[in-house]
Amino acid sequence: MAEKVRQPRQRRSIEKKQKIVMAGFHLFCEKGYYNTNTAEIAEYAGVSTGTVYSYFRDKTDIYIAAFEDYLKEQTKNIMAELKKQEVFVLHDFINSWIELYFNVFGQSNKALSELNNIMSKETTLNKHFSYFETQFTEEVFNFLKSQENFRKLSMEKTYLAFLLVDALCKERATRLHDGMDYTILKNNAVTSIEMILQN
Amino acid sequence: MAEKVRQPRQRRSIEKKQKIVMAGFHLFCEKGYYNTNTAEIAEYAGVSTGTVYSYFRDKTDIYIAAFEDYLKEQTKNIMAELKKQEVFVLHDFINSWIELYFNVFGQSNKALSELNNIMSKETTLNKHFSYFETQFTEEVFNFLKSQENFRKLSMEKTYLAFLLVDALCKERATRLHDGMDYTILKNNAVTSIEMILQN
Amino acid sequence: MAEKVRQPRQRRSIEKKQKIVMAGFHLFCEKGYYNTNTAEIAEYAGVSTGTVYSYFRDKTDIYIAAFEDYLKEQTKNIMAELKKQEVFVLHDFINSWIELYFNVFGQSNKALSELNNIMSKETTLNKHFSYFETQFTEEVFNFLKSQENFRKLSMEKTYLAFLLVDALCKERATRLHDGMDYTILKNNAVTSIEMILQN
Amino acid sequence: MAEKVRQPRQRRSIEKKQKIVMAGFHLFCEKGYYNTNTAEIAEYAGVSTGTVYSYFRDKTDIYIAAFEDYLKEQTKNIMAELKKQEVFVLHDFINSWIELYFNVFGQSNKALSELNNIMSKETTLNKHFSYFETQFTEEVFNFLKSQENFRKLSMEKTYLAFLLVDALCKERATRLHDGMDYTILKNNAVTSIEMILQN
DNA sequence: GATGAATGAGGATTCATTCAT
DNA sequence: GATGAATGAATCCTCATTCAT
Repeated sequence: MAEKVRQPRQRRSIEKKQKIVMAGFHLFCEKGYYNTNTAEIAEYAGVSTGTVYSYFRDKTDIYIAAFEDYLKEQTKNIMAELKKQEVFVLHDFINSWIELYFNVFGQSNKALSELNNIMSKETTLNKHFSYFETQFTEEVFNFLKSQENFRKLSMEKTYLAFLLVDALCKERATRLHDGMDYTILKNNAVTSIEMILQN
Repeated sequence: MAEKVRQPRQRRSIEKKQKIVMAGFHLFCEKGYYNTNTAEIAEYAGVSTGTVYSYFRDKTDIYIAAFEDYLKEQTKNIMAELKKQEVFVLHDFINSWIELYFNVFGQSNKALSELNNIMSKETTLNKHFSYFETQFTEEVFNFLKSQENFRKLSMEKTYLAFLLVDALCKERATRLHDGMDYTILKNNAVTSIEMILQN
Repeated sequence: MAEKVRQPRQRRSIEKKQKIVMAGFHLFCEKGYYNTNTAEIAEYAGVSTGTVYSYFRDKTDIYIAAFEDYLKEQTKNIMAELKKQEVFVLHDFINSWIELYFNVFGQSNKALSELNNIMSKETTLNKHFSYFETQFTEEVFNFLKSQENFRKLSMEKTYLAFLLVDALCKERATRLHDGMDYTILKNNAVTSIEMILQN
Repeated sequence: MAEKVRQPRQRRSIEKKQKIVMAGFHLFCEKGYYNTNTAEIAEYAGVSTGTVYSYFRDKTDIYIAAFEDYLKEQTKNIMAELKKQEVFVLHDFINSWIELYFNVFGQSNKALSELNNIMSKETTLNKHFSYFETQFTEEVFNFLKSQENFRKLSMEKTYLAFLLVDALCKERATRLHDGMDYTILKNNAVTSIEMILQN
């Protein structure tokens, strides 16, 4: 059977697809998947609903594309920034990591967790997205390995660090746990991550 | 204005309301809020759709009730179990914590995160649910404080431990990060939590 | 087939039925037939919904009873009041008529016109209700005939007078026709009715 | 916020909207607002339910449009016809008025009175519709003023004439008051209106 | 290629009526 | 006789998707 969804090859087409993806990303983050309709996405992207369906099979497809592209790009950006630091100091590295991660995922965290819900049945898709986390963890792992004094570092330990950074950013972005001081929490988290990565 | 939603006082009514809550919980966990309709909930609970609406204002109301009840009860259960251990050994405590937490929240994790999405606009409700986490953390905190050698323990450190346990269980329940060995991950997590709680 | 609807013979029963009728009348007038539900009627009458259905076949039945009883009683009251005047003066008679009619029907006018809509298909019921108007007109007709100087009066003329009174009260109760002075309108109406009845 | 309801600009769209309005008008007149559902309107108009909702916000919106359009157009038609008479004779004018008014409003009278019920809470809308009556009265008033011998004519008197015409047509269309001869009624009405307008 | 009007299945919610207690 | 919980048909409205222009 022929592929119904167009593969844009021309510049104009690619730009149009990109606009739709960005509109989707923006609206999904702001209002969630189920509270965003295709008409809104089309309008926000400045195209017709019909056009949306010539680039994407269905609504879910936009969702996937939105976060796939986003994740790829943002991961790249974060790593690039992290590697910029001239002299490696673990403490600073972790702080930068947290800061960069928050800037990128702070706003889209809800949408990302919703993504998990939507995709929960589709193991394939699930892997597809968890892949980003593995990838990111792996990049951090490789980078740290290239530094001195991380002989005993494992993927699992790096992943624990990743989990703490992730949870910390979620906390910062969304939850107000009464009686929890974010600054103290962060400082404790940094110390903990240091311990985890170095032991 | 009079309260339209029935407040069940008789045993039969309470059981019926309970049935609806459980049906909602089961289906919301399995298929998510938006993929579960009221007819299904009613059918699963063995009542009519009309009956559902005599106990709950609307679909969201069922959702809230499902998780509110569930969270209250399960938190109680976990703490009761954790306190059973005759001699306190941190390592064992953490392991039990993880195990119990997973048994309880492993299956409902997706639904709980969806809950956050649905409620994200409603700051009041949000607090209401994040309250459970604070509460749970506080109970663990108080329990540990009552043991020896936890002089320097703070709520924030306890919360970091909670975050790791929570993330670990999410990982175990839902994600398959390639190249990540869960056993190693867990062992590292336990060690990390030990360090966090004791330093 | 046996009659399902109970015919109340005992005082308690009759009072209960009366309460329901009055509750219905009150609510139908205030909110209209379709915006009033049986639960509200039952609550307002201080009985259970089940009880409502042991006195009335269905909701429409309450509606009919409410207005049938009401019309009968009110017509009687108005005529009784109108006949009280010691010396007959047409001008005063018309003014009293308008005043009494307004006091009685001002509040229920909307509900009465809705009644017409609901009953529109049922010619029998329709006659049943239009009968009240004929009845009322006839009573006024007979009363005026019993006075001097109304030799040429006909039912039709009396009915025109009735129509003007009715329309005038509707105007007073519900409509705000901009630029229409009610006092002038009323004075003109009284003069017109005088002309109609005397010529 | 963007307007969700489509404003039809093209001929096809306008025709479609018109079809829906007419379907609504027809059904509302025949069965009343609450006994007509959106599916029926859509079917009668030969469109889908979705289409109905792309032209109208909700069911009430159709109702308003149906009668608003209808009233505007019909009022215009009646006045146009009334002004056609070459030589002005009051008696003939009144007879034409009654005849034209009946032809137009005879069938929709029930629906129009229901409209009043539905709108009764919304003072704004109410004014909107009573406006038509004021408007119509005013047009008749201005027309008569432009003729000779109506020096003392006032809006209020014209409105009384309007009320009689309106009530007469209602009577003719819907009610069967036993013992009331419509021809006599009409003749009396015409005479009465003549008296009202000329004195 | 693009458009956006049209579709219609699907879903939340209401409420007249029944019937077991 | 009375109750009021339970029923489930009925209805309004939304929105992902299609397709004629």
